[in-house]
Amino acid sequence: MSKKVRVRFAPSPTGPLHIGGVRTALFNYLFAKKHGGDFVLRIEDTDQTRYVKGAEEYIIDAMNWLNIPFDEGVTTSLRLRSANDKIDQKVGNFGPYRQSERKDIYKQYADQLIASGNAYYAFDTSEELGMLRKEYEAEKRTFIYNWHNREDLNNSLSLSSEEVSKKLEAGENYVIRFKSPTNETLLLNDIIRGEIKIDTNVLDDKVLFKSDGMPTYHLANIVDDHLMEITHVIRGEEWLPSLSLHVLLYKSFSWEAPEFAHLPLILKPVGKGKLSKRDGDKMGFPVFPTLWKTAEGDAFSGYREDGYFPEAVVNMLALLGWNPGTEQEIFSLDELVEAFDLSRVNKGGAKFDPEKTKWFQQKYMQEKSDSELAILFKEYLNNWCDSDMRWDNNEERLIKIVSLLKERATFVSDFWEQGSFFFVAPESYDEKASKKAFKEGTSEILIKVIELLNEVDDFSAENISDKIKGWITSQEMGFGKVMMPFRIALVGAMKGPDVFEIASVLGKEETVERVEKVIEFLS
RNA sequence: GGUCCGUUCGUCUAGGGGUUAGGACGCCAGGUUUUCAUCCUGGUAACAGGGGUUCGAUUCCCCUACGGACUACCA
Repeated sequence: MSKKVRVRFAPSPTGPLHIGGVRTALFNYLFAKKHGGDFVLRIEDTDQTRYVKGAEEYIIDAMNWLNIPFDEGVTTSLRLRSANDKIDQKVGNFGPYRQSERKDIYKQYADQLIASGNAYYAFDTSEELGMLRKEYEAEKRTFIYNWHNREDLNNSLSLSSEEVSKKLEAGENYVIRFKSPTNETLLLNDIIRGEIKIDTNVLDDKVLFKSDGMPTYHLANIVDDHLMEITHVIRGEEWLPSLSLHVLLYKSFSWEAPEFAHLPLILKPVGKGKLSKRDGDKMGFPVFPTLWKTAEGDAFSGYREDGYFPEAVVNMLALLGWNPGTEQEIFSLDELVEAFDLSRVNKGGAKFDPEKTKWFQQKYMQEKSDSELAILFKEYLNNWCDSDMRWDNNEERLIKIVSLLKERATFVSDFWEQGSFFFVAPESYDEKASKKAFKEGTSEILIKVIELLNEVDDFSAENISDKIKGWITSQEMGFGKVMMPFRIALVGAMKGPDVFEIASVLGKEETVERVEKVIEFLS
């Protein structure tokens, strides 16, 4: 029997998760669930200097909003479990899940590597190395800390063992570097990219253990993935150059390496380079799932705040760099799980398209039920509109309004943009439309309309329609002559749903009032 | 600079030795709706370039160009 699939999402809490990170998490989740495996959240906070307060909570909150649940993850001091209990914690034998809390684990593995001759102490300071790099650069040479110069540098390979012991005893700062092998050709395998050949002579001796007592990403990552029994590492393409180091590390420990899949990058919509938060600012679309406030007080609104549904965001992200091989584009999370296959992930980076995202959102908007939308709209009204506009506690009426507006809405906020006239009478009339609609005799026609409206008992759209259309037909005049001014009276412009539906929702009194206002305006 | 990864309509992509190179977004046009939007129908538009291999290459190989990532005691 093959091993149980276990994957992890391992962000570092240095800022908000952006959509590239969300996609990485999503693909991990889809892969895990497709294979009946576990999806683990591990926090990689080995760099104390880059730690950003709130970032960890942000990640969890964002994943909760997106409805992408973890099976395992950080557990202490966190409201991991939100009210809706999206994250089902299963504290296994693999915790803690925050690397800063695993500090003690890493040193012994670094020592093990030294003992086996796969790593060595290095005493060079950052300043010294910085100088060397500059010198090399001046000579147009590339500085690499590896076989070609390690014997000349300040480390346990060049120093005598007495000197090394002395330095260590004296408490001199040191790092532990990996001793990369020479004259080997590595054959690496990536699920998405296939075989990759690497000459070990071009590799550098990466720092595995820092002078502050913390491991670097490379060491911590390999140790944790091994200890947590991770079977598949699915991560961004930026890690591809580190793959050889990681594979070598597994080899040095005599551990079985997981399989690797490196995801293509998400690029800027226009121009060059990968997507950054600046792009969102500039082009007016979010790059973060939810609102992010910096310590300096800057705020970046997220997909949630901009009115996107999490399903739409997930669907859009799933199809960025992956496709099912069919022409289906709309997928629920479960359908994605069913269809997902790493071998169908693309190799090339994908430019992000905000327009397509809107299209997904619009599709999901049309799928929602009227009653569900009515609740969301009510929340919107309560949050954004003056208290005197909160008149509508009439659920049924709100549902009706939403049903009339839905097909022209992409966001919940559009219900207001497109239908504020349901709540407030128009204060002015669209100039262009008025010019077309208000002609000689319009007042007389509207006076007749009021008369007709008053004759309608049950003020349903159908009854109003029958009454007015019947009259128009009997007069043998153009529909527009009546309908256009009538619409402008109710809406203020030539837009919106069926006029009779609008009139019915407004009620007889309000409808008549608005028509009277036009008559007054015309006189 | 070095190493690695990539390149099909403007964008996301399907495809694969012989196809009218398919779909979606966007855009344009027509139709429905006496409004707007939706919806429907149609249109626009692509194999980066050059060499091979082959009867035949967009597909396989090589080179070039372009794009990207990495090149920290960051992840």
